[in-house]
Amino acid sequence: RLRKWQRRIRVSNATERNLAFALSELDRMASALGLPRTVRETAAVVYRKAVDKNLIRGRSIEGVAAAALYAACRQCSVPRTLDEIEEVSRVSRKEIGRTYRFISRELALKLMPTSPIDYVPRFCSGLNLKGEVQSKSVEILRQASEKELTSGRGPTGVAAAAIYIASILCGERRTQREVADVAGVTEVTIRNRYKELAEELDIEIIL
Amino acid sequence: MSESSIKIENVVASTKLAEEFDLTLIESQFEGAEYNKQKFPGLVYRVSDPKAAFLVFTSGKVVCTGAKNVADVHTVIGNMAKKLNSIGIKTIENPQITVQNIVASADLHTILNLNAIAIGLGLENIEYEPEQFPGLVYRIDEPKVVVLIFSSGKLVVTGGKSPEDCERGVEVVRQQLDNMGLL
DNA sequence: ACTTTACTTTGGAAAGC
DNA sequence: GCTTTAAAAAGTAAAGT
Repeated sequence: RLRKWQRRIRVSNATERNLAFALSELDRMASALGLPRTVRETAAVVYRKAVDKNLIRGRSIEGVAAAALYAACRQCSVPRTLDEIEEVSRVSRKEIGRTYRFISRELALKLMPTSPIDYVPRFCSGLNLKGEVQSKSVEILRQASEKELTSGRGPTGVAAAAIYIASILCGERRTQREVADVAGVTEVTIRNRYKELAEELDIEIIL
Repeated sequence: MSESSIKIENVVASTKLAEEFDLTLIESQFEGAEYNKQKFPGLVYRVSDPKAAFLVFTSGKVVCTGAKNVADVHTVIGNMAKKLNSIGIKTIENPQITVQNIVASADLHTILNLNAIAIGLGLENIEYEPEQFPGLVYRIDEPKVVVLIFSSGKLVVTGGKSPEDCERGVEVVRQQLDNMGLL
């Protein structure tokens, strides 16, 4: 009986220790990414659900924590790319993506693919662009979506192109390099996307 | 009726041509053969009549990939057996050839809204992460194949054991999209 | 800017780490 | 899980001209 009692304490300690480690990892990564408390709490909820369903078996705590944070950002509509999560975690992008798919399926998170619109506020503030430009960007993205110009394209690239166009239309032009840097895509991608958007949405860009 | 106009792009098959092989010997006799035991346990050998690539193992088992037809698979494996015989290696007479996987492409000839398809097919049944890959991944149970759906309307079907599996897979997708009014 | 090469995803077998 | 093979889809990326 005593053995069983001690074992329970040991298991309990290990479980609590692992949970504490996971939560500290979530906090560390969230801080590094400057994420608000709500996102950290959401990530903690996702992680705890994963623990309750024994989804950690065969997976690293760091990996599940990173995947939980990635999922939480999307649930809260403040998405971070897998590359950004990878930068603050100790796990590879491949592992994070793999773990994300797993917990997303097992916990039935049913998340829609990231919308380019959700990247607009963050990218615009990173470029010191006002609300007017943000609104214009969102308007462009809604039109782009209606005209089927976003399926299969990277959300960050499409968002970057819309912001690039909006900044010009609003008289607060940002260069492709500046937009590319905050969006984490190349100038070539911005160029390809903005040309397609300008042409299909009949937007005149005067440089 | 439903000639999906599937184009087979690659056929993967396996078979056993002998009880064992001396891969070092084959490497020295076959022009272009690559064999690095520490890198990979199989010997790599490419042929070009019907184009294909072989992975030959010491167990006598062989994997054939890259063929464009199921018939070509039998042809190139037959040629491979003859080449082995020509350097003094005996092979099993009528090797049992198993097609393990077929990759095919198709086209629905319509621009598709992948977000709508994701919802229509059910988020729990698909995988669509445009940040990582432009195609929507749809796994079908019957036939057991995986279909990659692109916004261009082009498809890639893989996992099938026969050309019929691939064609049926395309039909299942076509019909489901049609029923949802997404075609 | 344009071209070329290359990596992302899917599936399966092989022998071994 | 990884390693190696082949091939398509479309997007993105990097390197060389």
